Amino acid sequence: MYRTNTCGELNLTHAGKSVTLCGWIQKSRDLGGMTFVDLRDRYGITQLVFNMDTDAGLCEKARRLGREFVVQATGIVRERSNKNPRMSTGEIEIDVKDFTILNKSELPPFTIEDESDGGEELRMKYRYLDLRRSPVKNNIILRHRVSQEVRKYMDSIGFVEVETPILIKSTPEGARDFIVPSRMQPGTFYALPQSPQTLKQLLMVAGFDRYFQLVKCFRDEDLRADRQPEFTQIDCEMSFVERNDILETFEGLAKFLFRQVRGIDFSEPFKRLPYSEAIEFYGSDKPDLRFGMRFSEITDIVKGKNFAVFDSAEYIGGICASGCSEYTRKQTDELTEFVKKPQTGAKGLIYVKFNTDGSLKSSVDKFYSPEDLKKWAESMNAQPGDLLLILAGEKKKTLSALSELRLEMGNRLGLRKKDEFYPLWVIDFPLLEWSEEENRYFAMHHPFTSPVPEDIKLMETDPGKVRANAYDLVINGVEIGGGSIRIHDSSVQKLMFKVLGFTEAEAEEQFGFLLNAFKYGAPPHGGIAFGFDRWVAMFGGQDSIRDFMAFPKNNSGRDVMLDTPAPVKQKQLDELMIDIRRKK
RNA sequence: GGUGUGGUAGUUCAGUUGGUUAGAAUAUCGGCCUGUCACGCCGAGGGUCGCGGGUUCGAGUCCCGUCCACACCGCCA
Repeated sequence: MYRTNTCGELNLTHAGKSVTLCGWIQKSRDLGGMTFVDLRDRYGITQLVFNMDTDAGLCEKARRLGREFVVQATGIVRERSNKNPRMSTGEIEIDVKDFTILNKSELPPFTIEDESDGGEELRMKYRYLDLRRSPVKNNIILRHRVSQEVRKYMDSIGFVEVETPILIKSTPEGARDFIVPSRMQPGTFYALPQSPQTLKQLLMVAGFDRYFQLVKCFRDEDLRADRQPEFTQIDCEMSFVERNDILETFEGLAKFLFRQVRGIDFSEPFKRLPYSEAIEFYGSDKPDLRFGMRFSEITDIVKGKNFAVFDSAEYIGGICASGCSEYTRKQTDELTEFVKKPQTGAKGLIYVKFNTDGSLKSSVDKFYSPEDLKKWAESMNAQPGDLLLILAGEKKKTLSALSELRLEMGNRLGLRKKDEFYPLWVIDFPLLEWSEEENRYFAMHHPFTSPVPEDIKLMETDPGKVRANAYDLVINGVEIGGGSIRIHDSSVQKLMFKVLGFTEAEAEEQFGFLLNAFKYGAPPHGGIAFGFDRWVAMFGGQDSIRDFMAFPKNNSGRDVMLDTPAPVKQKQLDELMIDIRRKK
């Protein structure tokens, strides 16, 4: 037996007991006459003591222990004379009688401490060392906790976890697929699932009326802090349900997870915000509602005063930043610069300071009288002491720029608090999205999303207006999950393919397996999928999902630890009958 | 594909207008130290300034190119 206890569990109740611990050397402090060594494992840190008076030979040996050596130490648990209240094991120490070096270690390239001196790239290259650090280790354990709670809850309400294949078929719509060449049928390819969408619908046809799966999904698109090429979904589907059944079921899951993982109870039902209102008032289909600053449109009341920017604008609107009327020139300049960044995309920023004495000062005083500005302030519900920030231009672009500005102000004013959560459902998404590039409609969600029944009649006359029976779960401005009621009526599905510009033959070729299955008694069904990594990162209070995955990839999709993607042997290519075009 | 920021000691960073031998902290190594826990004190070693080219008497610093990392836009049904 290697050990009797872990490095995180001993306390005063164990005093006098003989124990054997195993772990890594965190750090040692050599005081001359005595040496303290911190021994670390997954569970914590326990202090080992060596004394020259007691056993000079052992103490000398302990002095030569280097960082991250793996050690097995036997000794007596003893109450400390100097206790350390910051450690859970701070009341005791081990008076070591003997120890063995199980393995030596080279000096690690960065310090294995909570506040490491290592940069991100280095930590990723030596991820197995990074994972020894508490912050990262705890994230991985949090992830485990959440996945266990998900399974517990889903099982408790009768969902069956079914594994679906990873080698499936490429589909043209949606994200770019990762593809895998077939050796047995050279020239043909599998695709890795972007999501098990069609497979879970087939499970509904099969009668598994409540399915879920914690499943890896793959998308070959550019990465972000919250986007990895392979990620995990909580994928769910139900039969004989309407939208409300789905929202209530998974609101239940969300509330359960918040309670179990974060100890937060949501007694009220989640807000349900139509997509059109989300865009109109927050400029985003995933608004962060931890704070207000709803948009006010003032297009109608500001025109006709010879201010060309406003007179020519399709939309003029703004937000009211409470208590910011004292902003300096420097601060308003910073905001102007912010909105003019190409990523934000506004041409400029107009501001009105509603001073605490009731006077108004704006960046467009040349064109507008104090009475005019007063009208704006009233229409935007401003109080003395507030700052109005106004953007103008083409409606779609302006709303999106205003959304960026709103989030920026939320950050500046500290309104986006880590420990606060505002979950909401965004509902009634448009079914279709017009693509300028390809000059046709695309399914906003996917081609199996059901339209809202009363909008079906618009499918052929005004497709852009058709609302989808789709919904997203949004928390703190992050899209945590999304789903829809699916089409199970073949005439509606045919209509959908027609609007998307698929011929019957194309639909048959790409989705024949699904359409065929639907001939054999497809139940009404719908579902949802959650971004598991994002949800865990949110519970952990971080924006980036990388530190909630054991071995994530970097910005360019590279695993710097495995050093991959990498070339393969010519023999492997030959077997697959693949020729690599040489880059010039 | 695009925009921005960065790349200097093992590591995290500073480096002024282009000018002497490129610094700090931390880590490491050596010495001292019997209650430390960010131990303390004394000392030492440690540099392809991402890479290539150019300007210049002289380049970490300026210019061009290139690679890499991070954040964002496009993209991500």
